[in-house]
Amino acid sequence: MAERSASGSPGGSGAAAIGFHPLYRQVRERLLRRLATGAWPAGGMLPSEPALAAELGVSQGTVRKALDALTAENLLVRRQGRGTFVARHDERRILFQFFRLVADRGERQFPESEVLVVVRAAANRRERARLMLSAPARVVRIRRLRTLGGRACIAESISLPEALFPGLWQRKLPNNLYGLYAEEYGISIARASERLKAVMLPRGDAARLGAAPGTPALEIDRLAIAIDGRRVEWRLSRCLTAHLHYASELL
Amino acid sequence: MAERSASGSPGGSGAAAIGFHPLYRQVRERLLRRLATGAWPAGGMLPSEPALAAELGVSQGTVRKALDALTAENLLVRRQGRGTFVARHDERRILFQFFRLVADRGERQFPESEVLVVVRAAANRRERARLMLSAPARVVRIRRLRTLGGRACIAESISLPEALFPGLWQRKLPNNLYGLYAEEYGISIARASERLKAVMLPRGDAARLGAAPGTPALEIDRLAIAIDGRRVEWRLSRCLTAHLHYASELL
DNA sequence: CAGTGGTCTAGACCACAGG
DNA sequence: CTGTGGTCTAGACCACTGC
Repeated sequence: MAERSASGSPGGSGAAAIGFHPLYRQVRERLLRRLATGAWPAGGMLPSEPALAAELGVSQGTVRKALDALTAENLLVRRQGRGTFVARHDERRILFQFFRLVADRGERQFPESEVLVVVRAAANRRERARLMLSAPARVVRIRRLRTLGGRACIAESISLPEALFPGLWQRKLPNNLYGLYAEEYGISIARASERLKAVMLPRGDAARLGAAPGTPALEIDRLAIAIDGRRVEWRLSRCLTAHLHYASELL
Repeated sequence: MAERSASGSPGGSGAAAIGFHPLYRQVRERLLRRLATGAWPAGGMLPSEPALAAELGVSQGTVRKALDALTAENLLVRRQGRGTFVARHDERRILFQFFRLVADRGERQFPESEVLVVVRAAANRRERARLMLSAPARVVRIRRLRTLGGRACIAESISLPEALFPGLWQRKLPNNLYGLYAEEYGISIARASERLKAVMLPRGDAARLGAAPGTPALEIDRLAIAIDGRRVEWRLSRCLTAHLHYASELL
């Protein structure tokens, strides 16, 4: 990086014009782009800090700041004495980053899943809005029933843009879908935003969960965003919270 | 800090025995202790980085790492060109750190509050468990009704250890309680953990909120923790989510 | 042992705020 | 203009891992 691509040059020459992008931010973005294109395999090891520094023409400290930022975003994992690795969507990560339902008494635990149906269809209005799809787009819909500690407690409906996941509809679906997206389609979910409401359990879900219709249920509306910012998955879950709760830490 | 208080001494002498505590961590803890004892007033400015470094006998870079850590924990606020300040519990901070209910359409907004009753009583079993109180402890209980965009949508019950808040029960209570705790009792809420469930709205809350009993409500059970780790407040809120949702970002 | 990330230091210069 | 935090560099040494 002998030439600063734009603006910002503490310790160097050049002049800042508008908006200051520090060097470590530029390094972060370069590494992020490489990550998004799958330059390193999931779980693979990145070059060492001195190697990256030499390659990018930047000091090791600057590389470190960029790597630390990506680590804070859960995209990398650093282990002293071992190296820096591409974060994987294993159950441990999912459990801590994406799954917030916990049994009232007992350990944090990953749920089992039973796929009920998989269909392809034209995206409806709500799917188009949530996934930012244009009118003629098609989606894959998955219905699942999820079990925690032997109790069926989550009825889940998942919508995916079919264009991003060709052939998904005829696959055998694993319990951990984010792992599948990463391994088979090169799509890495980086973050998600959820909206929670309390609703009356609709008839269909009530039957599936073996509960009375009208039982209060926690409705979780989740939009999952890929590492490159694309909206990848919309998920609507209805949860019986008699023996569960949704844990949220306000730090 | 000519003498390292214990263990860990990269770049120095001494030997690590068990458990390594880096220098910047020790600095963080010293500053944290000073913060907890109110050495600097809320909103006040800390000494500059070079000043702190000289005082603690540590390099500026090490002080910086400690200050950055405390900033990441929302205990400090740093502003380039101005200085480093003790974070205040103003409505802006509360809104972003502690209040997650958002109108489905419309801006993020701080709710209005109407205090219904304030009573003193012996802590019941649930309060003792949540607040870690021993059997004869007493609490102050507050009941509030909260309004968002003109709609009453939250019925709230708050329990506080009376020992921590003498005379609170006869005070006029502001909308922003955390600000009161900090200003009047020197107790700074640093973080909170919430457990969410979907429940049927009980008769009492239903009447207060003008809703039918049995309406589904989002129940938020929040425990607030002070900067020194004490459990300070237990809050149980029941929310009508017809036009609201609880927003949760999974980063 | 060699290689990795983690800590600490010292110094230079930049961006920003306010007098 | 001065003082603040923010960035960048270079180099030394420490802690951890695995051969």
